[in-house]
Amino acid sequence: MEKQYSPDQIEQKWQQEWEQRQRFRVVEDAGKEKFYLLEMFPYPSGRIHMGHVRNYAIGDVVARYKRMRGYNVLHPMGWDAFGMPAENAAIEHGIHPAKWTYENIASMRVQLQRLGLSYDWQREFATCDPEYSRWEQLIFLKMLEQGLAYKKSSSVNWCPDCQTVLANEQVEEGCCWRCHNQVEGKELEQWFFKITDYADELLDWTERLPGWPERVLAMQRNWIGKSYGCEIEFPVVASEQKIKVFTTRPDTLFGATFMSLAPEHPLAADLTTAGQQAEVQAFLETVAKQDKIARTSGELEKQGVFTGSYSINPLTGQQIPIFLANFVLMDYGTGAVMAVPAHDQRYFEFARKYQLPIRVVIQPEGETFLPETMLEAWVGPGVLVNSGRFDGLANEAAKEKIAAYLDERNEGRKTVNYRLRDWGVSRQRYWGTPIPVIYCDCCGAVPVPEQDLPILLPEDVELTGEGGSPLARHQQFLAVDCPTCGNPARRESDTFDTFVESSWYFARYACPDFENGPLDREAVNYWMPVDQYIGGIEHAVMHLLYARFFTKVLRDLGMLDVDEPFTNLLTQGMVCMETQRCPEHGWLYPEQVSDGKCGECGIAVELGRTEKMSKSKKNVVDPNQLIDLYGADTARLFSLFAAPPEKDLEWNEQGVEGCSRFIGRIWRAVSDNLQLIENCAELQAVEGAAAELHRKTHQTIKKVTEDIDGRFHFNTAIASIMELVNAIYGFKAEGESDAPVLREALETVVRLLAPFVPHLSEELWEQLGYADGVEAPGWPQWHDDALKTSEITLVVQVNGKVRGKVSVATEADNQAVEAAALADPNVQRFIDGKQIRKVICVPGRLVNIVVSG
RNA sequence: GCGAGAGUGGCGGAAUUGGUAGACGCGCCAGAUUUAGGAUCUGGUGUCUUGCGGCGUGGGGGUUCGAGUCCCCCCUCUCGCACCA
Repeated sequence: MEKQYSPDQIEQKWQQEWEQRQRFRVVEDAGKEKFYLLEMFPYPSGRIHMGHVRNYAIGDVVARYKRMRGYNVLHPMGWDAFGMPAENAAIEHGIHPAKWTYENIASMRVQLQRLGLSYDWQREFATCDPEYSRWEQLIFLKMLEQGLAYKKSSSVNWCPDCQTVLANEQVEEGCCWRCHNQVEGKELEQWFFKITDYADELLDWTERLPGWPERVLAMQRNWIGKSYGCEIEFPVVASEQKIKVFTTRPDTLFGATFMSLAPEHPLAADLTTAGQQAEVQAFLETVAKQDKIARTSGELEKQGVFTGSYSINPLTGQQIPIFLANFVLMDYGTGAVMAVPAHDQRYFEFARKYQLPIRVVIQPEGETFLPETMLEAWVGPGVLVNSGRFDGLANEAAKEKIAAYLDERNEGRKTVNYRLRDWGVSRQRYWGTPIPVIYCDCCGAVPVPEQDLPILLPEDVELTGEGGSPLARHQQFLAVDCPTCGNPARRESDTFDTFVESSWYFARYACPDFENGPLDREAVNYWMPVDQYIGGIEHAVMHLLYARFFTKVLRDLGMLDVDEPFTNLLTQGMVCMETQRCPEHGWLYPEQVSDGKCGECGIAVELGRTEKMSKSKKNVVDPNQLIDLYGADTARLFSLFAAPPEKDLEWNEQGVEGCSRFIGRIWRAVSDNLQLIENCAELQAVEGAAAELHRKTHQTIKKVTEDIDGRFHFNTAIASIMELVNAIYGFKAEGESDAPVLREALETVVRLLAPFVPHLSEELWEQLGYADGVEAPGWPQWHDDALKTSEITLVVQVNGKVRGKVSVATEADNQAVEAAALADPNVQRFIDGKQIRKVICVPGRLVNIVVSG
């Protein structure tokens, strides 16, 4: 056996071995319990980063562990391949998005394979593959049939220069992230998925996902934003019109002294009187300049304008002025709000600013609010006043009573409102899944017939980044005959939001080659749901909510049989690193710094704060270079050892060195002892130091098993293996009988490490004389017998402070333990001359002697 | 403002059920080996007194024989949501 550990050779050797033997290939097997482990698939940017290394290292530990435990483990990998970077590459470098994407996939696959991850590569696919698009388009057609996909006009962020819609995160301070021109609101016809139909179910299930982190569930609940309230109709004075408002506080209806509408409200123009025309117009222009982001930022000054019209408070009969207000949102509730200044801070401020009346209708016990002297709105509970027949009711009870009263008179009704909006999926992009619809002048929007799927993207496109979607200008693509009437018609040129692809890929992994539909129900029923999903917290809402929604849709379309896609979710923390900055040259890459000085000018660098690795701050480590230097096993080991998975991981070169040293230490432990243990006898009863090592070995198996299984505390699992290795170094084998114990300890280290550093484990396992691979004998099992000791050491406290330690027989009763504790010389010093009040014995732990005087 | 989480040595982090705080690793110190450095091996390393011992888990209070852990108040930080009617 080589004295020197050389990761390069070993890692290549075993990666080839795994591939040749198709070690990680799986098929459905009814006789075996399945385990579906999935990490969020990557966008093929071309280069993996440390976040990927961490994500996939964590996943691989679980996959390999479960496989060793005898599960039939599905562990697939693929590519979230549609998206803007491919189009940007096309615009900047003239390379076709498909070529760019598939080349990136090829090079990223090699990089992932270098990490030695146990994927079933047979199942790999990219979401831009025509076969994937085909089934996604079919799912859309089925949703269209069910009314779950529909078209409507909606306001979007529009860059007039780029002629395209921008996602909220692509708008920076009101300007386009690419051309830096002002973004506008624009009404566009867009396709939507009716996620709101599933709002209640999505919400209810957040209470039934115990395997998810509470904060992710909280974010989703918050996002769905269900609130109970009342819809109330306010008649407009001298008009047949009625304005519908939504409120969660029908109990304050008597306090509504004015009304405010969103500037976009459809009635806004009708309600504006001739005299207010100019003022309203000026206000609308001001609002138009405030983009969507700023409108909802909360920092915007509250502004409004009187329309000149009045409506009638249905309960007081009073005429109340109607305002337009910049902070009222058209897409929440009804776009109109009854304003109760006494009990809502926003309208309190608004009323003070525009000198509108304030009417107190809720009075808490022991206080008397007067509109003139109130400093802020009272939003707490209380008893109704100034509310006619409802006076004296507790406000919670009044909510019910007033709602019932309105319902009776047909002026309002109880409703439920959601913050969640339907999911707009249209994108004016080239590099996405074409939406399979045809527009005909006679027949309207006609679904593409199933047999014509997939609608493929035309390859001969010119991507310039200007003039809108290239598909909208591509005549051959657009020109099509109507499937219904045969007349010339036009193809839909929008493509899907890329979140659509990632909403069902996990199910497709169960049957990646299935040709008769999106999903092979039998295979999907075997593998789904995903038992453990692992990925970044940044997907807490969008991706995870859309995937849950899609799963329910697919269930209702009869394509699969589960309610939820992911039973357990692990959200791993970010990979962070210290930033370094030269006063002359700005941010510096770690390799540009030597001895704390800038490599360019020699000036001492300033150490910045530790933050998420990013190219802009140059605090990045390239996984490829890391593997070149230390090997994949070291890279994996450090990613797992430096922090528990949910926490942020601070990258640290010296920590990597430490892991590399540990691997070298294991290597030497085996190579130095190989001769001694090569042909040793079976393990017999042992005593002394050998018994201790034997016990330590079994303690470690127990600890590592418990740390990995369910707890995902890989850092402590590794720490305990390090302890066992330290014990091996401290063990001096004497004579024949010690060799089997040493062998057991070394074999255990190698087997326990298999999920973490698989190449090293495989190599050492082979060196130890086994031919079938380190996973073959399964996960090591500890023996309870081996954990037992004849004596244990107990801590003796006097008044809660440690004053001594005593050794007692394991089975000693409390009396014996107490006697031993009291006999300890140091303990006696502290109890001498004092009265013993109480002695507490905690079996196996400690003795506490309580004294006084 | 609302919601979630965190605060422990010089650093990353342990302490799973209220029971020896600081496992393991990094760094640092010493010794062995070596011509030297590196690598390796061994030992030490919270802090104050360097005796016994005192203090110590963001701060203050409480429950308990015993609190990093439970309860109350406060401070700081991170993340998410936020004019949501």
